[in-house]
Amino acid sequence: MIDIKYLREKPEEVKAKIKKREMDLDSVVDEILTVDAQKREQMGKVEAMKAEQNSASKQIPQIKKSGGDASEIMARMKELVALIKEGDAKIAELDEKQTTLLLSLPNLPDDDVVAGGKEQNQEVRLFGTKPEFAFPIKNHVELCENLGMIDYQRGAKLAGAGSWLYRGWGARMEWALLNFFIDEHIKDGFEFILPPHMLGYQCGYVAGQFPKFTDEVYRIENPTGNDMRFMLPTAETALVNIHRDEIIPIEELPKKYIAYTPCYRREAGSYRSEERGMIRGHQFNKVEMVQYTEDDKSDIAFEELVGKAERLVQELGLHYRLSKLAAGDCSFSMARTYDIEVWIPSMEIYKEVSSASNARSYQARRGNVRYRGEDKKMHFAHTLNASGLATSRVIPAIVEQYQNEDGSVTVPEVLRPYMGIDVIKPE
RNA sequence: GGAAGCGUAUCGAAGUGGUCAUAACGGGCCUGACUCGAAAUCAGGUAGCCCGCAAGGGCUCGUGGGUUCGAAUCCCACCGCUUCCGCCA
Repeated sequence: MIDIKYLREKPEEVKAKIKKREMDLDSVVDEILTVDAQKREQMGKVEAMKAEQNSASKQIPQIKKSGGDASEIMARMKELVALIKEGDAKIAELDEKQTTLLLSLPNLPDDDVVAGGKEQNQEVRLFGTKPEFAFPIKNHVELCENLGMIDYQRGAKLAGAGSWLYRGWGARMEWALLNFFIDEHIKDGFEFILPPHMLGYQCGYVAGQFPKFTDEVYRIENPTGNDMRFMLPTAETALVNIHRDEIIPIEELPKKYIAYTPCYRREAGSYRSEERGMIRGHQFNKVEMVQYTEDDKSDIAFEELVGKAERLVQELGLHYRLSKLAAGDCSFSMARTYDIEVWIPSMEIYKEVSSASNARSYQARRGNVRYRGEDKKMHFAHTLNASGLATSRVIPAIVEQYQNEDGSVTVPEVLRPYMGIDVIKPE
């Protein structure tokens, strides 16, 4: 949620920033301003009546105590009650309208984020080089099936298209990656969290998934109640809600969390056919990092998160590209996003394994996460998140980049202590 | 799943229909005094949000409704927590 005060003061700036995302929401901004003015006018009227009501209500017991007749003032009170009720209803209606409109606005991109869509993304740096192979390469689906690492057929049997089974060395590698990531993060002083996977509506609201992107998550309906839960699409949704409605003591900032969870996504309408194997599925494992920071220190945290995610990919020895996303390609809730994209040889394409973003105060406003600053005033915290990392994209990259002519896959050095083997060979 | 109880500031807790909700009382924390310093003691201070240029005003006793001129207080629903019983990884 963007700051209504900022929108009120600089509506043209808000409009221009949203345009960088290739969205034209001028009419929404204008409507917010209209509703805002109406609401404030109405509030002025109603609050004056409430003031009268309050003072009258104090007079009644005094009059009664001194034996006087309070019937006249009580009649006026009755009148006021009706008027106030009516006025309050109007305010509530305007407020709801305004909130709905405000929620439909995306976060404003940072000034240095370029305008435009995906095609305007900028490469920040490359790590390593594209591996060269002196033999015809296999894609990760073929490699994983041959090595008995992934069972796509039975995954689909169990849960439909977009689901797979890790087995044998596949399961071992998956587990090794997760442990490797978690160990690295713990070394860096992040607190390890295992959150619930079924979350309440409010979590999705704060993270920015709801009300706009309700279709992208799996909802859980309780047959005997009307409470809605949903399967988290990323651990960020949980982590960003830990301090909802809290005032975090400033000395505890920055808060650094990591969580491991599977991520559950409907991927409705995705072009699955182009993305074979485990590139896009309904469930994938990810270790997620989240930081809460003071509002003038989130840039430092952002650099830290990007650096950490990069380091993991580097330690795995994978060729990747770091991209700074253009405004239109940043997530709805984010002011800036950098993607780490790993090279998938068979697709000849870089695929995202980590996305690091700074939401600034956008999520904290929705979740009312604050701290008292050095200036003794209340500030909204900043929230940032980065994957560290998503394994379902890492395994294809590993097996493809580390494949050998005989169909075996060399295990990246950092994973060997976790797996206890150097090369995964066909049976 | 059954039964009972509870939800008031930073914490504990009083208030059970009005005229002490910034809110009794106690603890914590901050400032000052005393002290070489500390402890103890004493004095003072310790919400957030919204409207308004300001003066000032409004809102918040878990949440939402209702009764009433007036609700922390009475009624209803919901949410959360605790305890006991049952079931259980």
